[in-house]
Amino acid sequence: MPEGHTLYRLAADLQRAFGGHAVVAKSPQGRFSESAALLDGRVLESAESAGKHLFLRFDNDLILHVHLGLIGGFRISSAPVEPPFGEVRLRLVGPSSYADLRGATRCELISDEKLDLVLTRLGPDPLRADADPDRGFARMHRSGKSVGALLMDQRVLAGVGNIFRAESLFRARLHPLTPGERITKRRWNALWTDLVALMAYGVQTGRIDTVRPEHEPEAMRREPRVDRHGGEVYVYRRSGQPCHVCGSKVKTQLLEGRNLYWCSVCQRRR
DNA sequence: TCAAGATGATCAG
DNA sequence: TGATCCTCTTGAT
Repeated sequence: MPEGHTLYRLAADLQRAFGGHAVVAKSPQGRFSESAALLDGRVLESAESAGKHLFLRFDNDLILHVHLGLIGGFRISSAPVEPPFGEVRLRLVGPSSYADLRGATRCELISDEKLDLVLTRLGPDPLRADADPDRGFARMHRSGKSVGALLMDQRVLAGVGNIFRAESLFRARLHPLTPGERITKRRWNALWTDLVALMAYGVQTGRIDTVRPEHEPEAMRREPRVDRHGGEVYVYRRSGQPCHVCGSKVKTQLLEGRNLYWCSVCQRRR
């Protein structure tokens, strides 16, 4: 259940575990058997992420494209190799470890042309040094949809999911239903800069921590606020609980099928 | 033991 | 906008 920083870490972990080695590729579940056969015995040349997409390039010019979706997982384990349990779509076995892919929304072999097509459709990724935030602003600024909906749109920002959306909007004190066309360049730049920092921290730690001592005055520190995803957050999944800053109840609402969280006092509508 | 929900995206209408 | 796909965890019974 990843956001962009998780995919970034996963790509690095896969590169470390399998990069430069021939892998054994199987589909214990059977749904990916034909494609797995094309990868079996091939050398993994590189593993990279873009937004929430993962790309593994092999020495036969095939690229494995994976999108974990809401529920997918790609778990790397150390040898010895255990028998697969549950629904393992793809298993890669390397010299000293193996990785099991489950529940992915997308798992396919693609060419360089298709790779370019996927990348073209993505907005700027805050984790990539070559990202151009102005492209995201252009999409945001000409849309009447809410900033809450637009932050989840991967054509606007690649890699941002429900947690980063809720937390970055809280930290910017922006109401999630503010129309995108009313987001100024200055506000957009502040949002972008914050997401770059938050997601880079997520890459380092593997957690989404939005409440950190260096971000908030000592007086605001109270009891630990760890969500079950493993990080400290202000509003995500805290509906009905008091806001850590002002004490009013955190609100929630379904927006385009996803839960939205915000504090109506700290994030007033303008 | 079982149903609901979840860090997501796509497609049809 | 709603239905659908995918798997696992959590919480209710």
